[in-house]
Amino acid sequence: MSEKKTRRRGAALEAAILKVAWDQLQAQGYQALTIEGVAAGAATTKTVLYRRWPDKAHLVIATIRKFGNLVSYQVPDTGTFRGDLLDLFGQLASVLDTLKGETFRGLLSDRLKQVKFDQILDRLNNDNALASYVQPILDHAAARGEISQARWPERVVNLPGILLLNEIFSRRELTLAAQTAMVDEILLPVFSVKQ
Amino acid sequence: MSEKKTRRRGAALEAAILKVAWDQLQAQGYQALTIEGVAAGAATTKTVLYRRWPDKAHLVIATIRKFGNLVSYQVPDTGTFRGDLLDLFGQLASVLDTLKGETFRGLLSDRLKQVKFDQILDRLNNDNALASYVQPILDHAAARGEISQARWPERVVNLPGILLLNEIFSRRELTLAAQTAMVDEILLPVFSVKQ
DNA sequence: GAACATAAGATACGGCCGTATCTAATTAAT
DNA sequence: ATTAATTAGATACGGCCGTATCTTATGTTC
Repeated sequence: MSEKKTRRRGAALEAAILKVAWDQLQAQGYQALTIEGVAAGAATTKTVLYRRWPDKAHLVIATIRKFGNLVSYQVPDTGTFRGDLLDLFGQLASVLDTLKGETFRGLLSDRLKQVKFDQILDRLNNDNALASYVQPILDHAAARGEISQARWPERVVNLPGILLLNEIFSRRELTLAAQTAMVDEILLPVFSVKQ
Repeated sequence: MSEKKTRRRGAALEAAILKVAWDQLQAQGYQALTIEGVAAGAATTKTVLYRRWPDKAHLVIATIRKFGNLVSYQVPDTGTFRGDLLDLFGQLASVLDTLKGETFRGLLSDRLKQVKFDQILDRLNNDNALASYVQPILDHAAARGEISQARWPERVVNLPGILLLNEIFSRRELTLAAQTAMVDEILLPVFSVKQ
């Protein structure tokens, strides 16, 4: 048996760590994943991890960014406002399927602890991610005349995201029935769309 | 100086612990409060605390139940649906003022971690607490003819609670402007109330 | 290729968690 | 009153966190 002599550095080391983190995330879920466990799995030490990520939440975010299929959002264009909203939720549901529901909840729970002075920052970063998905849909609907205007208050634009979060928390999944209910019972009325 | 010889038991001991927990919660906030710290402050050991509460979240809940003014909800009766909704949010805001915003967020964050099989249970307990506040308001509004019916889908009835949570998380507080916006921009449209 | 800078890796620390085990005090039962 | 059942209190453990310190390997630079 040969002793390892090469010492990984930089990007190569980081990639190896993230791979282990992703595997453990899939195998054990968010709660059970520990910094020390990932370090051990990657045959390094937690010192190395703490040099890169401040805590578990950030490590997992980096892992998901690398291995999750999160970046493939396509602006829906079904021809109707309702169809576009359903398509938006459908795409989000398929993303969440690649993660386990527990991962998303655990991650968000961890992050909630830290929202203090980064509130505004957090608001701008996270929420606008989803708001930026919603805005084009509103633009199209307004152009078609389905809704009265394209610009809506921040809370209204963020509403799909809020409903989504609630769904994940309380039900752990995002069923088709739930998607339809959210669109028909809440979103369409808020935008004053007659059904 | 006299050594303490009496050993507190049962309710007396529990009351002493909760008092210390409440003081530390006010002084340090949720994050900084620790089981060991409360035990030390109450001149006992964490074994005693763990016999009573499974974790920090439950200890704090018990503390708030005892010292917070949470139980004084009065069903609003302002004469209008809009007025009742605003009154509901107003009452909630005053409750949250007795807690620090951080306490509520920290507590909820901790609880989110544990929602697994107790999801349904959790749903019934927590959400229905707020839904039970909302339902009388809907009954009154329907009786006055302001809304078309008193029975609405679960998601709709829970919507005020969801909006409230989002407000606490993203803004740390519940301003009057936010309350008005939630009512006028979201809730009234959802219930199809013309403005 | 020698000297320097950088980053990995090893180790140890104090803090808190949650559990287990043992003792000693208090209360209740006979 | 003596005995039995509870429950408080003390102590110790392994686990993980996040930080600090030190050594050692790998580069980069001249």
